[in-house]
Amino acid sequence: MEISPQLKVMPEKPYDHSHIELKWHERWQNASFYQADEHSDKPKYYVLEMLPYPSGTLHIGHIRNYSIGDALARYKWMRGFNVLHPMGWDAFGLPAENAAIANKRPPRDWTLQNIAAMKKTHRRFAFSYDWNREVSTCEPEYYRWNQWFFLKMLERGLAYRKRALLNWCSKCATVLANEQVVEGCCWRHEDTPVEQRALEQWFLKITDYADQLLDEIKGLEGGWPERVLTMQRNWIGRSEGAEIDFRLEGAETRIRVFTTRVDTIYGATCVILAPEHPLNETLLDDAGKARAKAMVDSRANRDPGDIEKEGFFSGHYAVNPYSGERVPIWVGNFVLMGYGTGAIMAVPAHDERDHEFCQKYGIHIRPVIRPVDGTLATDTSKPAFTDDGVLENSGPWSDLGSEEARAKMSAYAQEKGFGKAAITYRIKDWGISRQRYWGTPIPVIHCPSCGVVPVPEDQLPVVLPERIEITGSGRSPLENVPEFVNVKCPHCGEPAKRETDTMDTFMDSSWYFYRYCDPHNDRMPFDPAKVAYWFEIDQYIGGVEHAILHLIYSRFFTKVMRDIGLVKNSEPARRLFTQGMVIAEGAKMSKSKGNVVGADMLAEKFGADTARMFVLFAAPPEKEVDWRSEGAEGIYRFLGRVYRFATRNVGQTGDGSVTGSADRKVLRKLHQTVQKITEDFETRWHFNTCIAGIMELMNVLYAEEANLSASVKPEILEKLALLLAPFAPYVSQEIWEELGKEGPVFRQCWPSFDPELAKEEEAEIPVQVNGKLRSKIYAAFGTPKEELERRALADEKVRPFLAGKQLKKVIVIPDKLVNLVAG
RNA sequence: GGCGGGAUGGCGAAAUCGGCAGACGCAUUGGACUUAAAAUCCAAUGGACCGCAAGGUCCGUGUGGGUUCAAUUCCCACUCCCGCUACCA
Repeated sequence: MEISPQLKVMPEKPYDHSHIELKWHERWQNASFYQADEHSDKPKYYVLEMLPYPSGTLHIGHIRNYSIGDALARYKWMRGFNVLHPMGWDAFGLPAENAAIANKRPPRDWTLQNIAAMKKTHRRFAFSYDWNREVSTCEPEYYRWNQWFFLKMLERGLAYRKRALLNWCSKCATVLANEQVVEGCCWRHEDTPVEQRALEQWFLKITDYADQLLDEIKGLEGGWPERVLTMQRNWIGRSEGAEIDFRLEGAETRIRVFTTRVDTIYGATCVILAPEHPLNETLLDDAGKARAKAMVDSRANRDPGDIEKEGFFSGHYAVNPYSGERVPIWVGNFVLMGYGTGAIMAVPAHDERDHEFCQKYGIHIRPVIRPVDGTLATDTSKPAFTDDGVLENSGPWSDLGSEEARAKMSAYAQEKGFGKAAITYRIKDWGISRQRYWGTPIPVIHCPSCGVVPVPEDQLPVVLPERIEITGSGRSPLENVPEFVNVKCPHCGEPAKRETDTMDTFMDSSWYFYRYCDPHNDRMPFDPAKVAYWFEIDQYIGGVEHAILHLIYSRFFTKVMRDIGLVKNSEPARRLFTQGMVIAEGAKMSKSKGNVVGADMLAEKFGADTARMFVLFAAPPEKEVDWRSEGAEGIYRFLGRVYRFATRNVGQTGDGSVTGSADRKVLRKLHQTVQKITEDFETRWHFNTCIAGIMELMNVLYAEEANLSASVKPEILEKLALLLAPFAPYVSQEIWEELGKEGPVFRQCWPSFDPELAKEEEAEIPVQVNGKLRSKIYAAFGTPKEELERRALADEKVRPFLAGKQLKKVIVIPDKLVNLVAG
């Protein structure tokens, strides 16, 4: 019996994710579809996800990050871009060292094993990385360039050594950068208060770039999330004001204060020093010194809002250089040594904190600023007036406006030599020395006669010795490695000692994305021409937790590299996307809670396609997502629906001729879906609604399946596979093969849509009476207003609502809506 | 305290330019298939009320006000939640 091709029915296949994913995993093992090429004539696109720390396992949070990036990378490939999509490992760092102490295993072994395990998971998820460009920061081929950058900065005076009070975490047994201190505690040990220790350390002069880092934020607006930019602005914390010297009464000593309100200085009724202020050594008696020390200690690890302002009179007086007035010098716990000059002038009438302090201790409160449209305050028990205004009781400056007074008064201070206009920043130089083993050795040598001598460039890398004892004792373990420490001075040839501290690992991640452009270069960190081709990064994707640390350091590095002449760009990434966190069943994922959702488990249970698609479907990518396995089952069911539909409808041949209303309906939905997803990729990345769109398309296909002509099926299935390719590479590839097509599906052209076919045949026009929906009319697009109005008024569902009322107004928005206003 | 983001069904969410609130999915319920279950397919599903039913009415996007023919969307005030930051002079 002959079967007409129209009726040919293929047996559907069940969706077996493990079979499909294993099959393609094996076939793709040695494939090289994802190689980027600097010589391509296609437009370039550099998409980058933040590189992970090799902790050993990928979890659902990583999967989210990479699924967003991978969807974009695949889409851009399909749109004909030459895509660079690399991956690497932020492989130095403390966990490896701690694991080494716990398990008696060298950090390198532990790290490499973790990398291997995570890379396996990466491949299982089929993320489209160019693994030929893999970078691992713990390899000498990489970190020698950290050392090289350090030497370049040393040459330019951007790296320097000084003794300073530094943040010390006793659990990490190392110094921390200011950026690594979170609410007075270590960023990795949130229960461990940071101590202050005086140590000789290496610093990078990020403050030299503070203004640039601030100013160039403007150029990132629109491309970076506003809140990241705000956080960076606040972190840099630029503040314009003046530095003014108060003379210590009866001495030549000057006490320098920083103020943003020099216009209020005639209201300064005392000077307050930070408890750590160096002058306290000479000013205070032993009892005073003890009180100051107690203040410092009691301040540690406390919420500043909870600490009551305290202070005591030092017994000394200072002289206001403008008024000549003699004011008492106090020591106050709310004055910070780390900001400004560590000393303030207190103007209680015009500053809330000063007011609180002076009120408490009965220090005179003297108003000197009146509101522009008011009079000078007389009731000094009232809260401080902190706005700008007009000066009074301020000698020759009286009656000036605050702003004008500030300019003139700081100029006067400069002229008279007791001060100047000054800008302070909250951001501090970046302390990079770490007293730990598993990091990049700092390439300098300490010579008894020549001092600090840089290791000559041709002797790089300074290789980190392997197989040594890790102590975690608070001193670098390298100190106990004589063959590392004992060297000859490169200058004089006499015995000298090598620096044993290692670099903060944020150095490693500050420039890794440049290395991807030229990962095997052994003469330079990278070929500037290659970087010029790929940079700036077109899209950087990562967690918002790096908004200040990594992202400000990398901006700094880029500017230094630009000044060295290595790169032309001044910012690393044109666009930044920060994805939301993944939480598990309502709680933040953490090892201690034991609710970490591991990527391998997901791949096992649901398949990589389902796991990827679910994290994209559950919410828009910038929002937090709650992982729930019932939700993932929904995606699994959906992929099964797609796969079964495809397998039972393949093998149809047809000329694409459209014969029935079902054909038209399905094609319309298909083209609408292509249009929607295309627009979304180009603008706002709401992959959740993209996937919902494909689901809607599937629902229409199921509803109309029996009425579809064979001739339209090939186009439908082909576009369906292509639409799924950025989200679910395995299933889409399997369908592609079922269709008898060759090659990787994600190297095909992105499907096109026909706006004409996507258009609805008729407009569905709601008819409202007084703003409430009462009926709907259907009319061809472009039906004139009068016609729509006439039909709306004649509508029998509408008429009862108009009965007995006067029609006052008719609003007609063609193709959209009719609203009849009656009363 | 400061800055930023948010609040929509039982749940995750959608509504892109002021124009049908709740797309899509989860969960739930009912039906089909099955000896049965699972799987699958179909359908219903914001709330209150009216109706035997078809169907209909009213309410509804954190709270209170405003602008508008029309507000989840714009404006004002407030409440709560989340994130970051914090005696920054």
